Amino acid sequence: MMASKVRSDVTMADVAAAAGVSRTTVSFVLNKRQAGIPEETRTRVLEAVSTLGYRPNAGARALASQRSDWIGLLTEIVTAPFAVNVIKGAKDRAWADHKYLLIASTDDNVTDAAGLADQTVQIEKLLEQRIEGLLLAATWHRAITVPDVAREVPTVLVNCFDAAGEFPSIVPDEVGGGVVATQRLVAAGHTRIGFITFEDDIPAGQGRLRGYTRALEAAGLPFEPTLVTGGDATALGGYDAANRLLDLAERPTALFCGNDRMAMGAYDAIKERGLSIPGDLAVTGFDNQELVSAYLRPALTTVALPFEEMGAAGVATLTALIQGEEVPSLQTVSCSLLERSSV
Amino acid sequence: MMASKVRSDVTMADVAAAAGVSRTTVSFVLNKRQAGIPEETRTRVLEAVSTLGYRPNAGARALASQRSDWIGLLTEIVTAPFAVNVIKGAKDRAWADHKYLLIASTDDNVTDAAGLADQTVQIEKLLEQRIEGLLLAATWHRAITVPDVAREVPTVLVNCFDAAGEFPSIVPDEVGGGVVATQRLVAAGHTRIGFITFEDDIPAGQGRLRGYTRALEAAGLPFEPTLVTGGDATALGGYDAANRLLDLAERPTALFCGNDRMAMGAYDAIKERGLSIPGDLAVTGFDNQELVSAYLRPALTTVALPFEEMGAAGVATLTALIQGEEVPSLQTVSCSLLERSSV
DNA sequence: CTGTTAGCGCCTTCAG
DNA sequence: CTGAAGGCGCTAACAG
Repeated sequence: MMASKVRSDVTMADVAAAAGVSRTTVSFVLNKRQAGIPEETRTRVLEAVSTLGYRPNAGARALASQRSDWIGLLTEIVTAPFAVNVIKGAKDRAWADHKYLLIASTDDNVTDAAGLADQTVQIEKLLEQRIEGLLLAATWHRAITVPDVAREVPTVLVNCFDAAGEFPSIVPDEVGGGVVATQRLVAAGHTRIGFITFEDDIPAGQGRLRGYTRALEAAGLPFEPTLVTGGDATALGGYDAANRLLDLAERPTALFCGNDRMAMGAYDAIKERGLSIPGDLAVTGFDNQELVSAYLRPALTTVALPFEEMGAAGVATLTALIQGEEVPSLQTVSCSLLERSSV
Repeated sequence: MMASKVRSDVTMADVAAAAGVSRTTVSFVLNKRQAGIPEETRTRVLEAVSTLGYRPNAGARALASQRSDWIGLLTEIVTAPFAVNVIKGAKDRAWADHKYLLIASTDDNVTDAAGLADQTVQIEKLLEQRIEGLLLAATWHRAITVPDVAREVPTVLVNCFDAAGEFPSIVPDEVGGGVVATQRLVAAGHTRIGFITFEDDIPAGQGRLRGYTRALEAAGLPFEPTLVTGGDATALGGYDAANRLLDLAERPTALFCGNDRMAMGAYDAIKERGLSIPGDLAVTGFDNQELVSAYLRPALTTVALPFEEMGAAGVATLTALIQGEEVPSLQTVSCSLLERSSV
C-alpha cells in the first residue's frame, strides 16, 4: 500500500490570479482586515479559494506577521492519564480565541534532573515553533520546578505551582472540595465521619483535611483525631486505613476517603465485614477517576477535580498575560460533588 | 502579575555576524550538512549560538526547505484516557527520526456528523501547519470513518481501521491476547474456564473469543457454550455475567473476563459468595487499565494492549509512506500477559 | 571550504 | 478600494 494523493500546492498568488485580483486583496478578504471590499470581489476570491483548495501556510503567515497564534502545552499526560481533560478545556478555550494548541508531553512526574532535561528539550522544540505562551500542566496538584527556558515566554502553571510563586498558577480548590464531600455526609445525617487521608504531605491531603475539619465545625460537630487516619494513596492504603477505622470501639457511620482509589480499598474492607454501602456505611471519595468511581458497586459519590475548567482558565490567563495584562498570581477553581449511590 | 521576559529575537544573521562568518556557514554547522568545516570555525559558530541564545525558527525553516518535519496525530484521547500511551510511543519514535508530533484531539468517539466535522477542522488546522503525514488514533479498536481531508496527506490508522481498507492500519492482536490469557489459566491447571464476553459485536470481543477457543483447542479442552456468557462492558455487566457462571451446576474454576472493568464486577460476585481469588477462582482480565487492574485486590493478572508499540509502529509506517515506500495495509501488534496475583 | 544570491508564502506599509 | 514592493528567517544551488 502506498501514499496516494500529494498535497496540492496552491499559493495565495494562484488564488489571486484565478480571481483576477492582487495578492493583497486575497489577503484582505481572508483575514477580514479591510472593511470595504466589494461583495462581488469577496465572493470571487472565496470561490477561487475553495475551487483551488487553497490552504493558508501557517508557517509563512507566522513568519510574515510575527504572530504564530500557537500556545504550547506541556503535560505529564502519559503517567496519569485522567488529567487529559485539561487538554480538552485548554483546546476549546484556545480555539474560541483563535489560538491553537501545540501539545508536548513529558514521560515522568519529574523532579529529577533527567526529567527536567526532557522538559527543557520539549519546551525548546515548542519555542522553535514560536509559541506565544506556555502552559505547564501537572497530573497531580503539587509544587514543581519550572525549567529555566520557560522564562523566555509568558508561562502559566495548571494544577501545580512553583515554590517561588514566580509564575501565575491555577489550582483546584481542595479545601472547598473537602467541605462539600463532608457536608454531603453531614446532610445525610451522619455525625461520626471518618476521614482517610494521605500519609504523604501533599497539597491535596492538606486541603481536603482542612475542608473536612471546616465542614465539621460549620455543622457543630466535634473533631475527633481518632477518626482521621492516613495511608498511602492506593487501594491497599485505603483498605488498611478503613479497617483501622472500622475497628474503633465506636465506629464511624460514614467515611470520607482522600481519593477514589482509597475508597476502592475501603469498599473491600466494608464488604468483608458484611456491612453494606450506603446502608451501614456511607462513603465519599475524591478525584472522580471514572474508571474507578463510576464502576464501583455501588457507584461512588465523589468530588470531581475541575481539570477542564483549569485548562480553560489556564488559556484565558495566558492570553491575558500575552497581551500584557495584569493577572492574578494564584487562581483557585472549585471542585464539585458528583452524586452517585454510596451515600 | 505580569509577563516578565520577552523572547529574544536573534536571527541567523546575528549569529553569523557574531562569529564573523556568513549565514550559509552557520546553517551548515547547525544542520551538519557540509562535512569539512574547520573545527575552529565550528566552535566559534556554536559559541555565538549559545551566547546569543539563538533558536532556529521552525516556520522559516519549513518555508525555505519545504519540509516541516511535523507529523500530525489526531486522537480521541479525551474520552478514553487510557490510550494515551499511543502518544508516548509515537512521540518517542518520531523524535528518534527527527520528526515532531503535532497533537490534536477530538471530543468524541465520533461516528456522527458533528464529530466528523470537528475532526475535519482539526485536520485542516494540522494541514495548515504543513504536516507531512497524519496518524489517526482511536481509543478502542474499531472501524472508523476517515474524514476526506485526510487524503491530502499520507495517513495511517492506529488502533482502528477503515471499512474500505483504503488506509494502512495498526491494530492489536486480540486473538493472540485471548490465547495468552486463556493459556495462563490452562497452565495453572484449570480445565473449566469461563469466558465473559461483550454483548456488543466489536473486534475486541470477536478476537478475544476466538483466542479463547483456540487456546482451549490447543490444550485439548472441550469448548462448552454454557461457559461463555456476555454482558455490557462495565463492572455491572461483569458482575451479572460472573453470577450466571457461578450459578452453573458445575461451576468454572477460572474466569477469563473480556476486560478489566468486567473483571472488577466479577471480583465482587466472587467475593460476595465468600469465594477467594485465586484460591477458589482464578481470574484474568484484558486491557490493563491500570487504575483498575493494579489496584484490585488481589491485583489482576491481565493482558496489556500494546498502545505504545502501536504508536511507534504508526510513526514508523507513516515515515515509510512519506518516503514513498510500500507498506503493509494491516499490521497486528501482539498483546502481552501481565502477571499479577489473580491466577 | 565559505560567501552570494535567490526565493519559500505571506503580510504590510505605502501609493495610486 | 486595490496594487506594488519589501521583508520575515531560513535553505539551497552556485560560484569563488
